[in-house]
Amino acid sequence: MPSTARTVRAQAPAVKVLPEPEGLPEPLPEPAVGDLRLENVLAALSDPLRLLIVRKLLLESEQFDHTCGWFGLDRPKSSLTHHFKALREAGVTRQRQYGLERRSQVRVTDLNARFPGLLDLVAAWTPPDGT
Amino acid sequence: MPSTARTVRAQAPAVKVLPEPEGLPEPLPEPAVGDLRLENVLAALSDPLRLLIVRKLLLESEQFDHTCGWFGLDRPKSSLTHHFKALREAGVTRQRQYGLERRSQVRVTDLNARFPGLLDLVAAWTPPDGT
DNA sequence: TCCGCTGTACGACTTCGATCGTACAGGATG
DNA sequence: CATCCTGTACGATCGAAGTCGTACAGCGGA
Repeated sequence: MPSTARTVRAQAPAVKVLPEPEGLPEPLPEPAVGDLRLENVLAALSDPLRLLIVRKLLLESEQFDHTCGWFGLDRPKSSLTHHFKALREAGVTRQRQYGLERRSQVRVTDLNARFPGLLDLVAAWTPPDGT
Repeated sequence: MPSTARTVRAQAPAVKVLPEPEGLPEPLPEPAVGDLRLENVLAALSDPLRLLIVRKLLLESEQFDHTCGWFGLDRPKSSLTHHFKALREAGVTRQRQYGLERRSQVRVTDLNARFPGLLDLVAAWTPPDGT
């Protein structure tokens, strides 16, 4: 499946560095920057699994978006969909529909603008044990 | 009720400034600094009422501890006790038993050491409406 | 001493969210 | 076209947490 990621990457040209090269699918419904609420963001980040997801996105590739399979989490797929939706609805991540798959990226700019320092805490976080 | 708050202040001499003048009651059971977990702290802070409590403590008097009546929240007393306990068990606040009342203060030093910047976000937070 | 006031303890109710099983969509491969 | 595989949609279940009513503890004032 990492090979798949590479394949799809080819489909979305490597030109993309975040300046939104116009060819991207529309993001799924998400709160606007001004509508981000600290309590919602904190609630979304209060789950260890979601904390792990966001941290991995931040540390290993904040520049690109990824499918939920990329994370290598051993949970049922339906559980993962649930958590990714929770993150998006809280405004932590942005999701785009690439064909039949849905990729996520952290809304770094928006979050740093509204809650400076918060993502640093997430990046510094360490999982409870060998999750 | 605000008058009551003034009364209680008089009861606890203004000498106390935080350097722990030895005469303080032992804090109620709380997690040690090293045991503070980001996910627990975020969960505790994901509730608007608790966010309001912590913010009020930070902005209006981080030097003193306060009884739950001091906050002027129009909720049943049992609800307030519940939230104060949640904050303490997550490690956000420290509670001491003064006779029959239980006063709270934010663990500013501990939180800044473990999660720098987090309390700034709480202090900058604004309630949803006229709570 | 009796009454009132403030705050905690306990327990019940209810809502929300985490978890997962199953069914379905749709490209990839042969 | 049939099959496989990845990922989403939907719905059920279960446990945790928010909410609150009531009872109780104990100081202060008349």
